[in-house]
Amino acid sequence: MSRAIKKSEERDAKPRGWLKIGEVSRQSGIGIETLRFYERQGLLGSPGRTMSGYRMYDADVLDRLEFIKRAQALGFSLAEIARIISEKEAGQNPCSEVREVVRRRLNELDERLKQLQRYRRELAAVLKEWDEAGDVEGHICGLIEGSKVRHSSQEHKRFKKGKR
Amino acid sequence: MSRAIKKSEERDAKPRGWLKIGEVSRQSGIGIETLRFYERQGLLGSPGRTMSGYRMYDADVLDRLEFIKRAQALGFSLAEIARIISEKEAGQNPCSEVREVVRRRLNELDERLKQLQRYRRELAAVLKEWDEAGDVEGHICGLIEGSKVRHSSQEHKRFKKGKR
DNA sequence: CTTGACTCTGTAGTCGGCTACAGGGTCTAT
DNA sequence: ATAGACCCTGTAGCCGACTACAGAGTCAAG
Repeated sequence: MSRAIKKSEERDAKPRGWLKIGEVSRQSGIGIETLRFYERQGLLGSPGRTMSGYRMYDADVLDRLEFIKRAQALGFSLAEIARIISEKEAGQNPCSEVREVVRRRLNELDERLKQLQRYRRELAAVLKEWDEAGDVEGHICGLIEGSKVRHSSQEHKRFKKGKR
Repeated sequence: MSRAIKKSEERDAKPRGWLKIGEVSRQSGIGIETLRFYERQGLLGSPGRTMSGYRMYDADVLDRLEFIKRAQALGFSLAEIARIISEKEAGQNPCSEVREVVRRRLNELDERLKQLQRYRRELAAVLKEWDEAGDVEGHICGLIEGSKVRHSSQEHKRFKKGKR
């Protein structure tokens, strides 16, 4: 997976192992705009700069990006990832926090699955009911107006905390 | 369109079934701002106006709002609801369209449930693995860095069509 | 006449995670 | 010298369904 190092890069700024943003993007599969966005979100710290202002990344940024991808895959938000990284950089071990987040996600997910399954049953029931009914006249569509669906079904949406 | 409504709307309003927006909001449980938003989205048509510009709704707007709530509970987007309403107003019967949307929702939902269940299994497996591991050192948190989670788990997010 | 409840329009903010410019500057190969 | 690839900052847009003003006008009661 090692790329050919052009001599231009060898003599630029620092010795090898320093990557410009485009190279980081290629190697990580994460878009340039996204990398800059992550930086603004506090996920990448402040990379070094050449004299002309170009970002020069140490190769270990790739590990960091890999970490971010994995954490995202586990359901971590960027804000959570940022917190974990900054804890680590403050010298703490973030593992218990990490465990906590995943545990919380799992509980939320179970809750969510229950809601969606309830919702699925309702949808399926409604469809079955409709298949036996044919078109029903109404103000707009009698099928909807007459269906037994509960308003509480709104639950199938945003189950984040707060609001309403 | 609507007859001129002069002073003493209050007395007109109640017996004749004309409602100001605040009254509609109270009776439907939908916020005033949201009612105006729905109007902009083409869900409510253009209500009559008093000479001073106040919206005056016919009582049947409440049925319309009830319809919107039910349709939302069934998973319809506001755009879909708007289309269905305009079809009806163009003289067509939107019921088959309605059936189609629900059928589509159900299929999407099944797909989604599969993804989330896969994701749930992964999360649970990861957590179990971690409980046996204790804290693991790493660049940030070895638990994440060493976990067997697949990047494809990103699937648990946005399953809308298109992109990426 | 004043108060206070109500309404109007128009615009912008929210949430998350990007993505897309515009309008520059820098670097490298020919 | 110049083309073209690359990089910079800063800002705005996207998705959906709201929600929140600001600043102005309206209306009935006391």
